[in-house]
Amino acid sequence: MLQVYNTLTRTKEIFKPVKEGEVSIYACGPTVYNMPHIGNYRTFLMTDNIVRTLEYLGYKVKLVMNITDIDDKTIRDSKEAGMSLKDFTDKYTAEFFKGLDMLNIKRASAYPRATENVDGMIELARKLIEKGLAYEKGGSVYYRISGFPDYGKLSKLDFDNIIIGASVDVDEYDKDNPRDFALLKASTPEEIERGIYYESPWGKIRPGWHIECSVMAMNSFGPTLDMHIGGVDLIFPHHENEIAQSEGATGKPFVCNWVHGEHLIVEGEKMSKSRGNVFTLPEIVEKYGGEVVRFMFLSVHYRKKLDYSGAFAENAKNNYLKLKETLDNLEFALKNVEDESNPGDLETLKSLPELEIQFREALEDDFNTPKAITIFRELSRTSNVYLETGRNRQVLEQIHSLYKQFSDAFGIFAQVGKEEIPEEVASLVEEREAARKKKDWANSDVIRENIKSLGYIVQDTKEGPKVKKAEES
RNA sequence: GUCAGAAUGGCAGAGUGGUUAUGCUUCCGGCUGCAACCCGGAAUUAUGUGAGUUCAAUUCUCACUUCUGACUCCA
Repeated sequence: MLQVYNTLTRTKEIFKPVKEGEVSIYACGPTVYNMPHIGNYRTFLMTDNIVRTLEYLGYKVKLVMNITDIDDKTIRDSKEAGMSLKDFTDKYTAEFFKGLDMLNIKRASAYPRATENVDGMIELARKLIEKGLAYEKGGSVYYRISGFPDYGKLSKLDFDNIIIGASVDVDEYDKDNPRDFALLKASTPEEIERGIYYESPWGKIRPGWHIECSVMAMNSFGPTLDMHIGGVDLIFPHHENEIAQSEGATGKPFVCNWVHGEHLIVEGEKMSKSRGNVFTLPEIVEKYGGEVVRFMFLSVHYRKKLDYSGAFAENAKNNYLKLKETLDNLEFALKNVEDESNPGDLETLKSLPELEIQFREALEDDFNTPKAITIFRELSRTSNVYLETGRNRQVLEQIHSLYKQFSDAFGIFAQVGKEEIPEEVASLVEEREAARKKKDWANSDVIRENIKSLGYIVQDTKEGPKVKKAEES
């Protein structure tokens, strides 16, 4: 039984989609104005893990992730870069997708853009004005918070006691209440000059930030969706405002389950430009490999802070390699096994269903990937112990099949067993085998070094030499 | 300042009102021609501090300390 922590209630709840067997998920995607950093990708990866887990549990999942391609920052920075808004955001949208591929993140069902949904936003704004929940002032449309009594239910903020941000935008000067937020912003002369504006009943406008998500989520799924995912920093104001917009307009619950991922910090500190500790994904993927980064992120529960550091990454890498080695060894054994059966071997099979259950239960416990990894390790050890002695094909196949099942659920080891050994290396290995047969250890060791210098490692096993690509470290 | 979350060995990280898992790291042993891989064993002052509830607290409660975050763009 799947249980998921819901920010709305601050408890784990039994997960039940509106439509049996199908799950609708909306996730807040990137604002495409610069290279996303590894913290952004932690959240995207968490979303991917949730999708994969739900699929592993048998649900049909539809994920929609928006791309914010018009807002203050994209407008500002595209100008600075001397590019049109579209060229500028296209560039960083491409970077965003490249990063997803680096981490083997599955594509969502759709990636709607804010700029493609302005009509819907105007429509929603009109509806909210009709209901008295929004008003026009100075060509902008604002949401009237006082008209929505539930405001604050997600963030649980006490609005009487918190300090209103010191920096109040000039264009917010006109609002009825300083906490009211913009749905649509009146275009500035500069924006109009650059062609960044949309016609509306209130004149030329461009979208505010929060309204796009309400529109795209409801366009995709109707008034109520099962799950909405984002980083913890979005709880307020972004998601609070989404609730106000959506539920204000429809009168129906917007999201059943709010899921928020904790932040990634670096050596105990927030990643920030001023501290100079911002890492982009390509930087660390180049260093450790995409799957290691993926594994590293999955080794910490999504609701816990992940404290990134070099030592942490190395640790994750060792853990990852250990699990990978087992799969390598399993596949090697499978290739070389003879079909002789030892009835006693079948004992090992009995432990597999139990591991499968434990693995599933770990994931069902609020997507507890660290716990699931522990079960994965148990399977690894079971497998290694078996490989010490046993070679029953049926047993090997069943272990392998479960191993792949776990790997796929995590989205790792997709390439294991698929790498080609270069001709040159293969012939050296043969040469070395010949030397070993003659017990010419000196020569055999020299050849092993040669192979190593080509970037490959040879291991001697009962079934003969096993060659694999060396991990650079 | 208000609010929220967190604190477990050298590192990472789970669970649990009743000998703290698991992995990495380190050491020893086995396997091996030697390695590598793997297996077995061991180690390390481990549950932030102080109270309370309890027969029993790492787990529940309270306070404190520290960290992180939200309140302003932010995954």
